[in-house]
Amino acid sequence: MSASHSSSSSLVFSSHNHTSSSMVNTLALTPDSTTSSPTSLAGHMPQMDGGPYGHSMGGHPRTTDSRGGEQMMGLAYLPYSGCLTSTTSERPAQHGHIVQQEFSQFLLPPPPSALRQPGQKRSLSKDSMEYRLRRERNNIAVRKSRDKARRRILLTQQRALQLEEENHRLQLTIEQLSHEVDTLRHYLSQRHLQSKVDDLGAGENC
Amino acid sequence: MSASHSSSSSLVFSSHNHTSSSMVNTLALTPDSTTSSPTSLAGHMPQMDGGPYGHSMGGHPRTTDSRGGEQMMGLAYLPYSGCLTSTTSERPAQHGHIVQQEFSQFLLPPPPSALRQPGQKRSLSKDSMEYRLRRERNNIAVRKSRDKARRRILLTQQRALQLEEENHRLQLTIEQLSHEVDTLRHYLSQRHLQSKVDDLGAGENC
DNA sequence: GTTACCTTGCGCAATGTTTAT
DNA sequence: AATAAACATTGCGCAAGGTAA
Repeated sequence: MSASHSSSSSLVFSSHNHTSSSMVNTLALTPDSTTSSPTSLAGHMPQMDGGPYGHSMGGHPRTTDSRGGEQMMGLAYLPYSGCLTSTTSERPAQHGHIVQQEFSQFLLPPPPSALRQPGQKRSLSKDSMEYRLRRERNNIAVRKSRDKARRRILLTQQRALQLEEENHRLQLTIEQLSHEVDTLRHYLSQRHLQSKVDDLGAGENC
Repeated sequence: MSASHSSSSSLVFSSHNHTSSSMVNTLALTPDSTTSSPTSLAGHMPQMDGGPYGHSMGGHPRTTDSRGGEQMMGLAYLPYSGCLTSTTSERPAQHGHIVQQEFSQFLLPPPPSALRQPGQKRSLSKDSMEYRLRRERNNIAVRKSRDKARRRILLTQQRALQLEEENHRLQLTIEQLSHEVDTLRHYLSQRHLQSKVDDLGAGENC
């Protein structure tokens, strides 16, 4: 639960810069400590949980823009808060989040011709509108993706808990049934003996 | 084992400072064991140079980040070794490892306000060594924390799968037992009738 | 080849928690 | 009990893949 994030980073158009180096590190995750379990599914879980995950059902979730994906609960990635018509319309800053960039006006109608001028195709200067647009879109995508991941994780946890509970119930049921079987068996064996005794008695009697 | 290789460089206040540009971290550290994975690595550097000055914001000259890519498999979030001189009374760095940071710019007499003066402890200029140290330590902590989180998630997923399996097994067991109970009951009822018949027969007989 | 979106690891900064002093 | 330093978490944006249309 963090709180307002009044980051001072400001970031008004490029400041951040931070030069992150990006050295891609390769997901290490040693088997080492903790659970020596098989871990066979290390990489990705093919299915598991499924949850909100696509798998389509008919079509690709994506279809240009997708966006129709999950829309339950409050999702707040979207740069605009509602009325997109007017110029400014930044995301409502869910948590303070002062960042607000004022290039917002560019977000909506991307004049095709304006983007990327003929001369500089592959440069993508950080000052370019194109760059800013890409960044902003990616930021939205990132927020969305993480939200999804969070939900998925939560779901998995809940599922695990549920399963644990059910497991417990099943165990109890099994105990009960086992006990019942024992009782019946015992009873039956008694009956069996009784019958024999009866038979014997009958034979003797007559 | 593990961990060992690599020099214990630690904050090499590098002389070669590329302040302007490219840090390309030449893949030091062989990924060696485990996880082939991505291999993406380096090739591109986040062109930081374009920006420091050009960008409005008066921005701080964005100290280049640099950093060697540490992090090999397992847990190895540990960068510098301990000789961080002066300034802060840092703990003698328990673990020393790679990472060479180049704080070149700090060597120069930074902005007058950079060094925190007795009066204002809370400044922490981005150029200060103190700042850099804090950041680096935090980065390590972050990597560690995320690694932990990843492991936890994975574990939860595995647990859920296991539980699901076990659940299935239990269900089968229950079915079996139920069936058995039914059979026994049926058998018993037959026996019961038989007994009655026997009793009747016996009564009639004598 | 191009474009748009999705994922993922990273560093930053704010915030939380633990641990010494 | 009060503090400060150290470490842990978390949301965020960036950049580098990856994938599909």
